[in-house]
Amino acid sequence: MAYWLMKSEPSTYSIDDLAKTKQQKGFWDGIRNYQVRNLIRDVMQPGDLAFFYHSSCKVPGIVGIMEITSRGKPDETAFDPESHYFDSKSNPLSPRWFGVDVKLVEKFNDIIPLAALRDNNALKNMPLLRTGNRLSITPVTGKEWQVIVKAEKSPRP
DNA sequence: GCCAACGTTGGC
DNA sequence: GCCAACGTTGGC
Repeated sequence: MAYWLMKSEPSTYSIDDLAKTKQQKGFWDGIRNYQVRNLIRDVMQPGDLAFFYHSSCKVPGIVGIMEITSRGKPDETAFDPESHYFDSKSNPLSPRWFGVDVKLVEKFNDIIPLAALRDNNALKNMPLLRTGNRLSITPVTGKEWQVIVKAEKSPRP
């Protein structure tokens, strides 16, 4: 079982959007980067856990935990000319883009801001913190996962 | 295959 | 709004 960090702009899709769905389930779509596509299609497994990260917003940071509940499946937004994510080079017979089913496990009471992650020496190797990192899904080590979960549980100023 | 131009991401 | 850092595109 693996750990991940998955970014989303809250103005597009936030943890509250996921939380308010009926069974707190959703499909993580819109991935249009080959490296991330390969992770989704070939590496992610049901049962993996992922941090939900809000990017491009006032306070970027980790806002909760999701479980991956499916293997990679074709991203049907790529087939829809009306969709912002439409890609004419993808089609149902040969899908180019994939997504996964996700389920909300926990929404944190407080965001763990990016700045707090940067301040934590135990997290300094996270790809998320590397300058120029543009991958919307990155792996998280077991140790990093524990450190972050522990940080969420302990009281903060 | 090279590489310049362009587009996107995302923090600040 | 700025800008760094990348990814993608397309001419050659």
